[in-house]
Amino acid sequence: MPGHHPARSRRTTERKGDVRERAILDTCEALLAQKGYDAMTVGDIAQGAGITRGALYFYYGSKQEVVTALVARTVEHLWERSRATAQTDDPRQAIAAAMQRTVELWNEHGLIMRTAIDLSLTVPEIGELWKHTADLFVTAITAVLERAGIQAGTEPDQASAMARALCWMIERTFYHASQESREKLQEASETCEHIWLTSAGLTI
Amino acid sequence: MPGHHPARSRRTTERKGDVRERAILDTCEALLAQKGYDAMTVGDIAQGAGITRGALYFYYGSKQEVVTALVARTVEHLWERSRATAQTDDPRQAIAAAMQRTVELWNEHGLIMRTAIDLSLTVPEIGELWKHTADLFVTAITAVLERAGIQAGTEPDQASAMARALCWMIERTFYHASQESREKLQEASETCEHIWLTSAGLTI
DNA sequence: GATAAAAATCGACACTGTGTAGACTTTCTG
DNA sequence: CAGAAAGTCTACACAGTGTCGATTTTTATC
Repeated sequence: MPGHHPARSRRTTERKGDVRERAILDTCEALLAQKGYDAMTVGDIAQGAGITRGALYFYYGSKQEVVTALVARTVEHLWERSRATAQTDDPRQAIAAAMQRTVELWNEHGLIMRTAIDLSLTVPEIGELWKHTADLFVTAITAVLERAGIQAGTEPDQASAMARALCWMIERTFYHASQESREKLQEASETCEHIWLTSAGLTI
Repeated sequence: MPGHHPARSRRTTERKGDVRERAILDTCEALLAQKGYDAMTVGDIAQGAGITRGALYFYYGSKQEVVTALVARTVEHLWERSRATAQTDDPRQAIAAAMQRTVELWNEHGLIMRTAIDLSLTVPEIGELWKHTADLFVTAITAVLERAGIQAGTEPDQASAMARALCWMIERTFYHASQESREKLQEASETCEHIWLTSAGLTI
């Protein structure tokens, strides 16, 4: 978290280490795409970032910490975008907008989102990050369902529980589709939107 | 795959190795529950099965192979049960029956099913097994949707695509719920059932 | 029930990847 | 420009994996 002193930070010199840190995360992301988490070794990351393993351990305590930082970086991006979403009163529009945004997120960050999901079990910190992200979605979906007339509450046929199930549906469907192609992602989005609409009682 | 010779296998002596093989898989399952995949070492499994690492490698070539065999054993169980399910003409009944069966499967085999899902990425063989299992579900859901009057086809609002999304919804929802408790699993089931029903146009 | 082939087991070894330690060099800062 | 902080490196100790050849146990057969 840089930039602590709001006053007195004329240009914030940008340490050499900050550049390296970014290089490490960038390399990690590239390797994740190339060979996947398991095959990727700490040595690989260091080499890609132009340093030795020893030096890398100055920045991060382990491979898991590197990936956690990478996920955190991406996930913060998601949260920002989530906050900056325009609110609509018409549920149909809200749903369409949300799905559109979701497609964009998965197009841009699919790799990291899949990685986060995969490692949620293994790496508790990543699990927390993703859980928080999912909660944002669930909250948003719940709000839309309620505005569409679904009764609020946590019973199986009430908004909260339904939102959770719909969230998992979207997560998993996009997870798989994003491994295939942009077209599949678009199709997946339309299917999810359709199910969301009918669940909200907004049959066409 | 034992029992090749339908004729001439009076009692099928049951080699010592068959017992060991089972012991290995049983131990593996127990350890998976205790410490999880990553923390579980080949040495642990061997020790639990009462042999040394060296001996274990006589049976399985790697930790992944052991777990793959374990998943295969469980998944075959699922397929069997899947085949043995009574067919109903009433979609509502079919959905209720399917969800009931799914709850039972996750209650009994949740650990292994979660493991299979987690390792689908990493271990191609497990990925195949799980993909096949999911396909069975998708096919079944598709059939029910069509019988309920949803148009057949792969377009986003047609039976096949919807079935896939619903399948992922159920998978993910049960995945999470089965980590919590039987009660959560039951609630999750009811939520999924409700969404499935409305998606099929069977509003109450 | 003796015996030879097949099945099963073991301990030791080589290898790969991880994480740590201490010495050394570069970069800041007053 | 001197001392501190930040960054880097090489070497090492350690965990776990998978392989090999020697050895023992089981099993089938006469």
